[in-house]
Amino acid sequence: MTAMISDMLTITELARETGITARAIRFYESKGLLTPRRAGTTRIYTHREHGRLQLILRGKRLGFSLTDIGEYLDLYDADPTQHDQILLLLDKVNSRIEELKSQKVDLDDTLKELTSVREQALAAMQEVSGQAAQA
Amino acid sequence: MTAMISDMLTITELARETGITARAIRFYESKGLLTPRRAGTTRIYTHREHGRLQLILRGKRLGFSLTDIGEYLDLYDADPTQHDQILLLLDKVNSRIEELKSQKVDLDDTLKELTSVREQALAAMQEVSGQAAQA
DNA sequence: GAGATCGTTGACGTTAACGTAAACTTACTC
DNA sequence: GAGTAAGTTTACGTTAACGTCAACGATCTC
Repeated sequence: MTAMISDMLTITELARETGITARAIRFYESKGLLTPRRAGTTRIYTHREHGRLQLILRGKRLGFSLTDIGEYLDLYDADPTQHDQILLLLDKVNSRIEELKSQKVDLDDTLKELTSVREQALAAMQEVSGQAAQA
Repeated sequence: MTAMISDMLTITELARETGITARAIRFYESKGLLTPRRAGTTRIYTHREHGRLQLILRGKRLGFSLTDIGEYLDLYDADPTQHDQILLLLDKVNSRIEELKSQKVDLDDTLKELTSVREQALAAMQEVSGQAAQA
């Protein structure tokens, strides 16, 4: 099955490009995170879905649940002409920014500690043997 | 049950201080992440376990599995006098540092995007109404 | 000394996030 | 037109990370 327009992908192609399984992609759709068009019964993925999937995967790498990620994706689709919608959007965005900021603190702390552990290990290497160890 | 030495906590006290349930604490122990001493059959938590638990919770906030966190905790306990141990330790520390660094990239990207979404929402607010919106 | 309050150990239940297998169309190929 | 390759749905299985419940022992309290 060759793509007629370069932008259109089948599910296995999308799976290969993103490094996840077709099953996972269908699962994300069942959770409402993806809404591909159909050619008959076959799912068609375009640039939009591909980008969305990247956001989903990044959200997962950051440790968010699929439910969280769903709300996160909604932030991009919110109607910016509705006054109330914007207020709700701002609220969600702000709280998620706070989440990420505190996560960043955790991350920096952990990085510092691990760097310290590494330095101590390197120092111990120097003491035990005369050989130089490369990090 | 009052603590004789200020450093010693019972499981419910530790649970209260950390904001998780006693069940979760026992579960972490069953996974080998905690090894409290016993007063008869009752678990006794000291400063060491308390610190370990904090590391566990931080690992969870960063999206790591308990298995990952277990390996992470081992980094602190590795025997620094054994040459081979140190090499193994360095290897683990380095790979985990790489993990965290790429996670940091994800995090920064997401923060930037959300900030942009927020600015657009604020701009839309300005357009729709004459009122000023505060972030 | 009967109850209430922690603590314990099983054991089973639950939710999230898929994996895996079965049974079936559709499309191409030889 | 029989095979096969890629897609589909439906359904049950699995793992991680606990929650929940039952049954029990030790302590304190009135």
